Amino acid sequence: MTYTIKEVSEKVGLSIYTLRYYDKEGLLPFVARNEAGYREFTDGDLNIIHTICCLKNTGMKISKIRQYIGDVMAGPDSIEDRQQLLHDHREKILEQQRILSENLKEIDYKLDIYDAPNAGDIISRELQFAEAEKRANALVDPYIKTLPGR
Amino acid sequence: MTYTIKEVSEKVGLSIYTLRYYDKEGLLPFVARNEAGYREFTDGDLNIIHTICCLKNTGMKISKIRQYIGDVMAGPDSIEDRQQLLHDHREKILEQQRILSENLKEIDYKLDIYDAPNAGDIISRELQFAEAEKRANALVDPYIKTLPGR
DNA sequence: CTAAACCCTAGAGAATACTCTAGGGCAAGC
DNA sequence: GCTTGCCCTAGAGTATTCTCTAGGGTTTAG
Repeated sequence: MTYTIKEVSEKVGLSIYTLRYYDKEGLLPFVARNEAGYREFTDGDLNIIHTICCLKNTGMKISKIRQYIGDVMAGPDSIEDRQQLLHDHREKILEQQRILSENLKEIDYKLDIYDAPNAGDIISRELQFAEAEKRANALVDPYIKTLPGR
Repeated sequence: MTYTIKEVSEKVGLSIYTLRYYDKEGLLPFVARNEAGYREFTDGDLNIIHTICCLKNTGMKISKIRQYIGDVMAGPDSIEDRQQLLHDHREKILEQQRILSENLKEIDYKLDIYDAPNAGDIISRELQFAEAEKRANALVDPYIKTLPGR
């Protein structure tokens, strides 16, 4: 049982274009071709592609994924290299998680203000501070003036 | 008290190039200029730039950040728009977090294998499976053969 | 046998976010 | 006044990851 590129595209959620691009970039050296030159994907191939997606989804660059796949193709001799590569990548994921949750906190802080019942007052005050600071430094006030409704 | 672009660069961790690029892209309309055309950053400006970094660090595109900044410049009338924008972005961050931890699980699963004392055996068996599958489908075996050491 | 639906490659194009260069002005210390 | 180190703009160049087009074979259903 093998799959066509279209079937794989639907299974893994990558466009046919992307799959061919990945192949061109050396990410799919394990995919065999039939007599007509068509790619034939096995279930084992799908497993590796799944791993490629994991690495991609966590921000690994194509060139690094190619390196990992190269290791996989090389067989058991490359286990240490793969181990190292994945451990390093794991650290990068943890770092990404740290950055995301840290920045999320700040965004939540801003949302608390916007969601407050007196958001208008708070924001108006902030704006007045900013304008006062510009004036204090003899700078142009860049904020948009709305005419007072009468 | 105002800051030069170099000082801001050091404070916020963006290169001078990037700051100028952001200005060109409309992310810093609040930064005033002195008589010579030099940018003069206030502390309030630094606060907004900090927010820009939060949005950028969590994957927001420049064009979207520009929209948010446009709202900020418009004053309190735009609070609902900012609220909406940040709430939507918040959801995207949660989604990113979900994707990261899901994929991290899979990578940890692979690392468990590579870190196991019998990793060599497991990997060899996987490889044999993959090769058998290729043979079963009358496909070329793409895996690298190492000569048996004698 | 023919049309529709696939498959292929090579290479151009696009989107995003920088990064740098060229050419020139300004400011501070000696 | 001159050098050094900043500052400016405009625009070219780079890196990455797709995405699509052109041109051409293959497969399948009727």
